[in-house]
Amino acid sequence: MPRAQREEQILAVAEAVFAERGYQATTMEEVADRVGVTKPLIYGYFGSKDGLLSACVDRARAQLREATVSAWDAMPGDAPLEAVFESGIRAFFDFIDEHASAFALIQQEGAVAASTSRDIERIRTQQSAVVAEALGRVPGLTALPAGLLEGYAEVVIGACERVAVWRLGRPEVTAGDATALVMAGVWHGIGSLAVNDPAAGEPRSLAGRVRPAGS
Amino acid sequence: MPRAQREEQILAVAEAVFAERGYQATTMEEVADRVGVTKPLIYGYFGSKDGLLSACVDRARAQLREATVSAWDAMPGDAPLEAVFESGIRAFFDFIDEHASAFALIQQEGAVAASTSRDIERIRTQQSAVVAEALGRVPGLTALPAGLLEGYAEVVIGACERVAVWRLGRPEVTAGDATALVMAGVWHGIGSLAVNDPAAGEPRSLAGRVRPAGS
DNA sequence: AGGCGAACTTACCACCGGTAACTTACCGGC
DNA sequence: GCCGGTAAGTTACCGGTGGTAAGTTCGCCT
Repeated sequence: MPRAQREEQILAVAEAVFAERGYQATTMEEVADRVGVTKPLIYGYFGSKDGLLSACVDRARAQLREATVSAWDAMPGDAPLEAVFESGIRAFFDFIDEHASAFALIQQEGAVAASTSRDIERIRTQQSAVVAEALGRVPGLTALPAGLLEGYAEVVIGACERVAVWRLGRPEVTAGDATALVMAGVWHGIGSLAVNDPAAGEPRSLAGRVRPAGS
Repeated sequence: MPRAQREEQILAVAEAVFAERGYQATTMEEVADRVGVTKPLIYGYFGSKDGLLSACVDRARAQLREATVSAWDAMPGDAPLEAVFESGIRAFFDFIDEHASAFALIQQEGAVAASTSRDIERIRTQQSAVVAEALGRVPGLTALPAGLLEGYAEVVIGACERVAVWRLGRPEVTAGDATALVMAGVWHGIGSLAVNDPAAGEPRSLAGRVRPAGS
């Protein structure tokens, strides 16, 4: 089998095993067995266990970037900012639903050596850059320095990631619910919910859009 | 040396080593050597490498909870909600500045087996509960179901944690800057920045409060 | 043909998490 | 005072896993 094809096959298997067992509990032997080859071949291609995870992460990163950016690009140019923003967040949650094992890789961060950890961190800085760019086009934010936009972007992806993890144990929370939650939190702001007395109207009409966990 | 004292000593050393090297690269031998004992003693006390990390995390969790809750309790009862909220977030960032190695433990999450991972996850659910309780007292949010409050809490914690990690590589961003950033993001909402034309006044007066990364 | 490189394997090492068995020292009761 | 039990701590070891060296097969190009 040619190298490129074998590499792709190994990556697919490795992603599944890493997601299933976690980094530490994954043995190179198991990955090799599932692929149908032996350990040294994988070492020849990826160098080390860390290198294998790193390659998996690279693949997942490319996929995630493609998913969110294309969702964002698909919006018509005259769409309201809020809708554009929401579509990107929605794409993030949809991606996780469809690529659960890819998302699981991100949670393996602390497991690996510093070099690979930085690799995983790049998945976030990449998303951060995408979000920061989107924010930079928002009127009222164009004037803000890049460093500050970066900070806002971190807030957004932090919220997204945490909600995504939270959702793992709550199948009743749909991708739409999660999107509404993040939008309510970081776009409208929690404070804006507070100042609106619910007796004076739905606070941003969120209560009906996100189902509580217990129901 | 009595057990309790030895355990405390081991935990302090282990926290430092885990933070310094990461979970995987930390060997029980090194922890034992630095303490001045031998491996089996640590196994007798903590059971396993996972158990040792788990104990470290428990300690860090208790400290973090104490820091944030006490900051929150210290606010006078008639303080504005925004200020109460801000004080808790500020306490979080201050805690991380003072206990960098404790915070580093949280990032080791994926490194360990599922059982210990759940232990680390508890650090977040604990903070989530604190934040959710605070949110529950906010007028306009009291009526929301508990599951939804939880979701908001996740948004807040996710934003805080991500900004905290982001800050690790940016010493010029102070704890106050980080607090302002999170408050602007999740309390006021990014959308509220967008609708305010900067020419018509400072958007929430944030630009002057948070310094850009490059300056 | 022949050889040359890529794909792949067998056999092995070193290190580290974890354990069994033993030694030492303290402490309470007669 | 001495003696039994328990807690603190050690030496010596095992097994598994990441990682490697050397060899083998196979296809392809001249």
